[in-house]
Amino acid sequence: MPTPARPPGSAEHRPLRRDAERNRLRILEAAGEVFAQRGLEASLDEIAEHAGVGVGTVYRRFPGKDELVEALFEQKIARVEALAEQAAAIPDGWQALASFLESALALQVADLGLRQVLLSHGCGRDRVAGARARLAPLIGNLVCRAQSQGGMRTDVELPDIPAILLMITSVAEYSRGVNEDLWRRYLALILDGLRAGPQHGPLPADALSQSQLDQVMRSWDPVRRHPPS
Amino acid sequence: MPTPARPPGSAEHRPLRRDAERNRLRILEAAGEVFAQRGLEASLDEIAEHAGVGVGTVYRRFPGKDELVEALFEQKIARVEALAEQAAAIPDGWQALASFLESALALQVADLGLRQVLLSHGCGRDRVAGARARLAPLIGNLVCRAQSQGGMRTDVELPDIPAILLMITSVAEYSRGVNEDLWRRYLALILDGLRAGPQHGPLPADALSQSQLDQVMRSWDPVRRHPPS
DNA sequence: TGTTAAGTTGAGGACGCTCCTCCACTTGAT
DNA sequence: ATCAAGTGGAGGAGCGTCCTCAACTTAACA
Repeated sequence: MPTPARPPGSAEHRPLRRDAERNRLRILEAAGEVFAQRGLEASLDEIAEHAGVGVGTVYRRFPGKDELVEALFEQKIARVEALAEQAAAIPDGWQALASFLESALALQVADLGLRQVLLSHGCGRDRVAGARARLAPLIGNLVCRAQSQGGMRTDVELPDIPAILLMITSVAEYSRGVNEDLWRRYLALILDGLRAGPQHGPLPADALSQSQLDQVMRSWDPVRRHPPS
Repeated sequence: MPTPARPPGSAEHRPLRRDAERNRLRILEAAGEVFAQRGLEASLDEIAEHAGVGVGTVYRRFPGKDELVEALFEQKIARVEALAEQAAAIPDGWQALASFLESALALQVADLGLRQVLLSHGCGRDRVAGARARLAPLIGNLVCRAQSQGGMRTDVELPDIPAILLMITSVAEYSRGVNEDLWRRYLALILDGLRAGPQHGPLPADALSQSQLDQVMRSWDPVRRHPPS
């Protein structure tokens, strides 16, 4: 029997050969860099080249782009979660939210793929979706606290946050390579608009409901901009 | 002499045959609709089909996409100019700027192509660029007046306006087909941030300079998102 | 009405891109 | 030394765009 018996229910694979493991890591690292710079529309061929590895090797290790995305971005979203938790420790609710937005945006601005993964349902199906689902209530808490402590106007809602992230990352993408900090300017502007203040009129349109947000994220495909068909 | 003599220096072509002229108009109309819905990345084949005309006919009438874009969008930008002029007639400077932003955005939100043409240098080279150049000082006046009359914070500048348009049109594109008015919510938010007010901190990053804005617009290609190469 | 230049059509070639497979070759583990 | 595991990368399949061209149709004018 060439392959010795494994414990039957065990999900573990036999460990990879050492060179194979080394390549697996190279691919993950390269994918991280390429997805960050070019977004999720990068082809696996591109990642292979950047990793100094043949395309075949990439496909042997990862059945498709989704698996690669899952493997990479679950932890990246976890890093955003960590930022939300750190922010939760700040006593002033407004400060906490503002600081979360800034740090989360700094990550997304440096990583086009992270932005796409957070704003659409397109790519990583299960684990990434789970990570996103864990993140949402953390942000919800930050919003509630900022409002109940009086620092933030009360007519904004949790689903406004993705929209704000989208707007700011859009400027960042627009001004890439010319002024890397420009987005901070518009974050400050929007934060000034979010501040509790007497002179604010009522907002003229409803925020997205949760199900509308789902729908939008499902149909938003930053990769190929064809209509939902 | 089959073709009767024309005035020698005349740049005018002989008038098109009646069916040809009809088709030319059909093509322009179709292009308007397709560019509005799908953006400038729509192919001429797509426009031909939408016009109910063979591809060849489109290519006979318009050497390339650029000519079509020029023919269409010069007048569309002129319509935005008209909005700026109407706004200039409003006595209150803040009201004037706010009303211009809202009406200009309403056009851009309904027309993906207009948005792209206003925010990039990619497609229509000459006439469109001219129209854009005519528009800029009109907006500059609105901004100056809003500030000098005290309605608007003084640390924003003319080049912030394109960035704001970009942000808002990005949300609008994101939420297309789900909540057509959502962008108004974020316009209101940003306008609240632009209002003159004592509690605003200084903005943490410089606006783009004119030449930086040029550079950004030149390299932003909403059509094919390949890096500037 | 006949003649003819202007106009139209849409299949299809050239090109470029991505996904992914396959098999001759190399390498690590035993 | 053996050989299963791993590798590379040319290349096929598929798609989408741009654009041409030769056969056909039609408006204009005598």
